[in-house]
Amino acid sequence: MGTKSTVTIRDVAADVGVSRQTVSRVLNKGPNVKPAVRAKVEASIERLGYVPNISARRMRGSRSYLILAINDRQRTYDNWRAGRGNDWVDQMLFGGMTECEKHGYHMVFELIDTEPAKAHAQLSKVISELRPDGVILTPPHSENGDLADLLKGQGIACARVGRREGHGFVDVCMDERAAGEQATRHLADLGHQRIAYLAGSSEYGNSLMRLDGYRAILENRGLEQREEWVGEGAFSFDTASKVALQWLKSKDRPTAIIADNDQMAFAVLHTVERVGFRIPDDLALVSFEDTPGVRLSVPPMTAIRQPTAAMIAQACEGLITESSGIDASGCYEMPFEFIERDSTARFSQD
Amino acid sequence: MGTKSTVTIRDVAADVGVSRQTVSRVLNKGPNVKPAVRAKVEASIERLGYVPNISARRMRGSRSYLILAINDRQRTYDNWRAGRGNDWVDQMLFGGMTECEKHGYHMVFELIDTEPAKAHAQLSKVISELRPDGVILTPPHSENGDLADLLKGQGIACARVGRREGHGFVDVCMDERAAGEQATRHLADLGHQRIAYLAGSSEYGNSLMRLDGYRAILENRGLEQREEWVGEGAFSFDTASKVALQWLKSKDRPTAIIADNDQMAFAVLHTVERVGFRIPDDLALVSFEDTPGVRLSVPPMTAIRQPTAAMIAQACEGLITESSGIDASGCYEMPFEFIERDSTARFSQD
DNA sequence: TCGCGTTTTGTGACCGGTCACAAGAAAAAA
DNA sequence: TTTTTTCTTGTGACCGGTCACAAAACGCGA
Repeated sequence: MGTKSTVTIRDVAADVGVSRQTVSRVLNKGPNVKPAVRAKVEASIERLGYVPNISARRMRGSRSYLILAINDRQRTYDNWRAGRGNDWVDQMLFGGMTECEKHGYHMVFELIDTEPAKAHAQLSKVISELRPDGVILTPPHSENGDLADLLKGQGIACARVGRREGHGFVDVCMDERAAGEQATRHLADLGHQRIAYLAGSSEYGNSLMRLDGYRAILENRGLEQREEWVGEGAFSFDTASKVALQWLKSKDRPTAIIADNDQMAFAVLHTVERVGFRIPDDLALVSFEDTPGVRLSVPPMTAIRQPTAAMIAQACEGLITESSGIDASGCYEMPFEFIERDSTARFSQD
Repeated sequence: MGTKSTVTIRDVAADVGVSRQTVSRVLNKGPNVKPAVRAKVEASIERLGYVPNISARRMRGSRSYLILAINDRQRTYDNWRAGRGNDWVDQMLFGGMTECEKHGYHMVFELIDTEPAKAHAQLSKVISELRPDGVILTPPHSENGDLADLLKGQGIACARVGRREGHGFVDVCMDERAAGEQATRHLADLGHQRIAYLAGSSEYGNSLMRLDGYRAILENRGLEQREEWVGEGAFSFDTASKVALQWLKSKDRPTAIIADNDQMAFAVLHTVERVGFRIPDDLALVSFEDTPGVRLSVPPMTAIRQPTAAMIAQACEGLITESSGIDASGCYEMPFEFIERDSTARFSQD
């Protein structure tokens, strides 16, 4: 069907014998069009292979059919250089595109700097250039209030991943506390009595919520809580390795460890190997995130799986709804998955 | 600097006391503008915080400042669902955006179906909507000649990742044969005499080139070549596991294995564990790709690292060059890296 | 039948840039 | 000095849609 050149709305209008505006109304599912006319227009669109030009639509019109996905440059760089085993962008692409396609939207990925002043300037520039209907801010930018305000000031809908206020924004998150509980409960159910928690950072809200969940279960089951069994691993391999080594060498060592992210879980894995222990026999291990490497590790790890794709899909849906004039702000809590693999087993006394 | 509303080219023109067209010429670095005028316009742009509206530019103008990155839906889905440990998109984002930013371009990621007819229709639709300056086709779509022709027919520049013809297209690839040689040479240098090659698929050109490299080195070093030491793993975990198991149980078993992708390398890793051998003592292992999981495996794997980010950056550069009217077609071969980690060691006779 | 409200359709202007072409200014040639 | 050429600048139309508003067609009660 080699469409000769570009088919425009005027071609369709001429073909059917109606005005441009009528065709436009059909395209936008406007209300006041006779069913018979609508059908004829739709048939013509189909036959001529007409596709609306997104740029033209945005010129006079208000919608741009574009959603901006903002990623952190540093994190992307790190993933690129050091190979953190993060599949965040993959997840975004899958979750976001699937949703966007349904509504005729497209996703533009942008990288902006972590440093707040730079981030502000870069975001400001890109929204002027592209004028998207909505912007998704991912961590750490979702924590940056200035960026959200900038968008709000420009009348651009904004979704934040990993936040939970939801006042005027589309916030998507998961129930971190429940995830902390789930991981701990799983280990308690397996008979573990000495469960350690390798936290990320005490400045990171989500980290604290998980820790709350962990403590709640210990409390609830009457398990021993020791100050030194909550370590801070700074989300880093090296720091986590040190903490893990200390635990493993102590007498009365923990028989299970929950790691706040995969990076630290791998640190534990390597430390265990170094000390000559085996997982899950000598130590049970649960990780958060469930990025790809986790499933291929030896042994594959039991993990909380963050619903990244679902969160982004939800963010897109919210933004698209907002851009059609309906308020969709609020906090959307997406369900996580708990995936039991081979790094956890029933605790045996021997 | 709360820019009140939208600053347009007319505002700048009025501010400087010059016509729109002159401002436009400055923006596009057109030739015939007096230096003094140019400086004044540039100062005004800076002061007013003017940013050109990409959509408006594309309406009458010819350039869109948009590059489309086409990804395979199935592969993205698989990565999402099964967690293949692929960081392809991450790499694309990093490599592509870095290059695009330099030239004021943006990247739009799209997912299209693997099935050729669907892929054609979907690509056709998206280029009509977005009218990008260039499109990057990634595997498997880079192998689909119809898609490239469709783009060519519409006058849209096209870059293909993993192809090497370069006739009218910007093809980017790496030297697969040299990579195959490198991996094999490394093992030979370590004293291995029985080196097996776990190939992906004999229908995949790049796979064959690596295999050529492997054979060339064996030949060159006078090492034994056995038919059964070249296995076909279909790029899949399960198939590769079977092949690996057979090799490991055979007497005169290979002492080193080269796996055509990470997925299969992991299969070998798991099989070795199952059989009770150890890497690298009982078997040396080299993988291609070097996706993130590989660096965190126990032990971390020696691998050929595909220059994904560099290839995408090169693709972007080529497309942007083309869109400014200069022919940039041809085949660009990007250098790969060889990263020695702990899965390979000197062969010991005992 | 007429009048009035509602639904359906059409018209011209417009969004913010760039293109084609024309006109004015400056430099080179006669 | 005049003419020709080249450089610089400006003007109106235009890209392909949508908005605001006007006009026409329809429905229905009086």
